[in-house]
Amino acid sequence: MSMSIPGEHKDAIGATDVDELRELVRRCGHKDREALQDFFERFSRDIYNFPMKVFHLDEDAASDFYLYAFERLKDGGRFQSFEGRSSFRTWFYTVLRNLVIDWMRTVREIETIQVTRYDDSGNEYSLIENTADPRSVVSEVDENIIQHFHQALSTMPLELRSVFKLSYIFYLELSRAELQYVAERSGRAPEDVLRSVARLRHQLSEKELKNISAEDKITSLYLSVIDLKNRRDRLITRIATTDSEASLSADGSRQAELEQVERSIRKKYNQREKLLYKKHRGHFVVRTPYRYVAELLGIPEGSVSVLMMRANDRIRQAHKGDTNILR
DNA sequence: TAACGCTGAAAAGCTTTTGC
DNA sequence: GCAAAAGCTTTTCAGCGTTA
Repeated sequence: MSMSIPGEHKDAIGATDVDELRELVRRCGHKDREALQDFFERFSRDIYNFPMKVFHLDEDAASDFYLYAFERLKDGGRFQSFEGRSSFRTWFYTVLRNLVIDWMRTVREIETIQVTRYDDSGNEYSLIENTADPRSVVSEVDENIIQHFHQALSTMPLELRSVFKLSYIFYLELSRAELQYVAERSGRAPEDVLRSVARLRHQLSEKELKNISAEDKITSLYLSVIDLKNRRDRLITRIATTDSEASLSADGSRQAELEQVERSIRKKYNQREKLLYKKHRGHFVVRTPYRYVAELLGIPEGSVSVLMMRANDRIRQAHKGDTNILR
């Protein structure tokens, strides 16, 4: 399969028929070489432009990313994740966003970690291709936490379990017994409770969208800071190597530009720190306000607070060290 | 110069604590 | 378990600076 040059197609996503696109993606998912070639011919410009438009990277970085994305997409595996529930544009930009993040991580590893390593048997291997993806290690830890969490939840009294699940109803499902309990407690029919839960989830999804947007902002700020630091280093080098009389006058404006870049770095760094602090505090978790839980159960908000404290205690005991399992 | 984004103060809303 | 008070967090909005 040959690789086309970015720039041959403009705005391919918007200009292509939806059904035709779905068929093309489906064929790519089945590793159809012709379809993959067609896909890259159509979307090469989108792939190339994406890191510049969204992450404000320069053209050199965009070229490097394009090669990386080509290597990652050419086997067709990623195309199988497109289920057609969202628009092609949404799916494609999500894939590209994740690839940019993967690529940035890879670039950092290349810069900071020895490239060649040896396994337990003494065999040499390449760091990027053969080591476990750090996220898969994290996933194993997450699996473990989730197991403890569900175990703790299943041993809780029905009342605690129901309050806890309603508080995190965006992520959790009520069992038949819990639904029955909520219905009896509030004096409503189970179907009525289910409708309220559906409405609540819809409201909470707005919050989730804001959370996703904030997560994206963290990544975007991080990449902007890297970009600005590179720019700062280039300016410092230029100022340091200035020696002629004519260049000395330009030095003043470079110094002013350098100060401006330094200010921008501090500003973006502080913004990112604030968002990370919020994330660390669990503000990116979609929790049902106690007011709604109290309304659903027909109990005071204070009681919801007390029950939630008890539920959290039980979960903390089940998995010592985790102050909030969903954080 | 308009649009956008950030900041800080005030108001509103939410959660926790306390006393019964 | 409840209600009220206290404390904390979030939202709103005006003013200001930055950017395209």
